[in-house]
Amino acid sequence: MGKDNKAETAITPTRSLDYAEWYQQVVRASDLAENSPVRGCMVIKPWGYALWENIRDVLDDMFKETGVKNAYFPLFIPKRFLEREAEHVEGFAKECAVVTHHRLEEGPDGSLIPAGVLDEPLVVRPTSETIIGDSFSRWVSSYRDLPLLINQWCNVVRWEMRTRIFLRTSEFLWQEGHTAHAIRAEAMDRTLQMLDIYEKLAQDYLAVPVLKGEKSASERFPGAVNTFTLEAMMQDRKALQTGTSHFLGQKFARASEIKYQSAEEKEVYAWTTSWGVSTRLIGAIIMTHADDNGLVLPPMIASSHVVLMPIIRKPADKTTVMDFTHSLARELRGQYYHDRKIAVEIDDREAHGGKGWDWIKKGIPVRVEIGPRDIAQASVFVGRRDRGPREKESIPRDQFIKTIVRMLDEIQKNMFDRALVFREKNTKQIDSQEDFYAFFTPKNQEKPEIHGGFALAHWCGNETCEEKIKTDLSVTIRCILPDAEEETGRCIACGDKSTRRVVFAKAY
RNA sequence: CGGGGCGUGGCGCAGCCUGGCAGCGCGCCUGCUUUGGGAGCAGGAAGUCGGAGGUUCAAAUCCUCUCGCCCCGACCA
Repeated sequence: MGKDNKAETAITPTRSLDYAEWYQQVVRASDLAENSPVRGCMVIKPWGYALWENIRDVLDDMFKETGVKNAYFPLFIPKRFLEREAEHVEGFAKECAVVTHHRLEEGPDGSLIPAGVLDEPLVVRPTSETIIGDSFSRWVSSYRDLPLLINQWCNVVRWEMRTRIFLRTSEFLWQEGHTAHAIRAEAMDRTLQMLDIYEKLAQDYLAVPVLKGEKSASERFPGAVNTFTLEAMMQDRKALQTGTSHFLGQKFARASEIKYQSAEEKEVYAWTTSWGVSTRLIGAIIMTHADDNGLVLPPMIASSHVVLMPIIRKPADKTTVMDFTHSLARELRGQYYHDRKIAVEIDDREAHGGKGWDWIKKGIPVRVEIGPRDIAQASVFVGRRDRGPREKESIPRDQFIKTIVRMLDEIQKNMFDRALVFREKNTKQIDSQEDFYAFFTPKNQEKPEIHGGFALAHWCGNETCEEKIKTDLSVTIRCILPDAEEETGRCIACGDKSTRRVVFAKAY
């Protein structure tokens, strides 16, 4: 096949042709992860895990700056712990994996059979409020023990009916922060403070613009008093929840007996919070930035920043080209891109032009081709992932080294700006029910095209209206914006008086 | 869990209707030729056709069951 017949895009199908399939192909082509033999679970490959490590490092620093300490709690939670908070049970019971045995014995046909029955079944943590609460109940006895600010990095298991790599897997990696406070307002401040940290992570590091707001009652975390959320718009215009922070009031404190003696010598319950982000963020990066040529990584958390691709025309050139390449790598690696050393890959495979596409698909921010001609004029040939695959330019070597940090910053900014423009273009104020329904109804029912977006519409606050919209259109309230202007209008569902708009969208 | 679609070398697919040697493109390996960019030629490795059972002289193909993936629905942090 001649190169003229090659597909125009590195990923097939394209986003507009089949978004769900495109997503899977990007995950595969970029070498981030793969499905595992275990239903609903994923294997995160090095290129993908590096993203998680970078996200983790950034967040971990930000947490610690606010006084949070890391700890680790068990994977297994006694069933009775989970039973302590009624709403919590209701929310999670259906998706719990339960360990009932502790030993395997060889059966008659040689296969292994679970043998020792546990006295009390153990639940594989779907979240750790209850078991951390148990510890907190012992750690807190005086108001002087508060606030207690704890985080853990771990995996959790939620037995999902429908899974999607990175977006909803049965097992995923996350961090869960848990705090206990003597004063209600302080707990609420902490809840919002952590949401701000997530917002900073999403916008400044992942280049994912987010809306920050509160969940309606029906979308709340099971057992929470208030749930706050970050909502991002993916390229199919659906919303993805990219982080949550919960004000738990005293509900979990009562369930777990987290109480202490106040300065007034009274026995009182603590106020608690919990907050988390997960490997789902990687899904958000993919669906916000990736294009029909594959992944596009924001430099701030990219698995690696630059790939150097030596082009060796004649065996005689090899030493010169490789020396040039290694010295360039050395100088780049000696620099910092914000708090991280610039990470450089050297790809010296003999693959002609083909390897350039491999790196485009993997989403590396900057590709550098180094051939004898470049070396002769002390320059490098540079391609950026925020531009077209063939839009490459020759840059003097010294200038490249001097400006690499600025170039990465530019890419980072372009990615954020592009995503923001996309969200704004697909966010509409909608006032009539007719327009609202039209907005969320695909023209082709058989094979729905990408449609809809975020609708800013009035809601009276009534749950039955929320329910009706959900039943009719699969559209939910993503969040209630705290800083939304007071504005008189009519509820999009029932027409009753409303004082504010909320964000409606289809969601993952 | 309900409805629909799909499982054939690493990836993408044809073959199935009408049973008869398991194929194609990309990728991979070897050699030669190339070399400013998804290289060309030649050779090669790799598949118990998702799994189990059945029908048949013969099953990727027909039948039954089962597992997985995708879409829609239900549900969901």
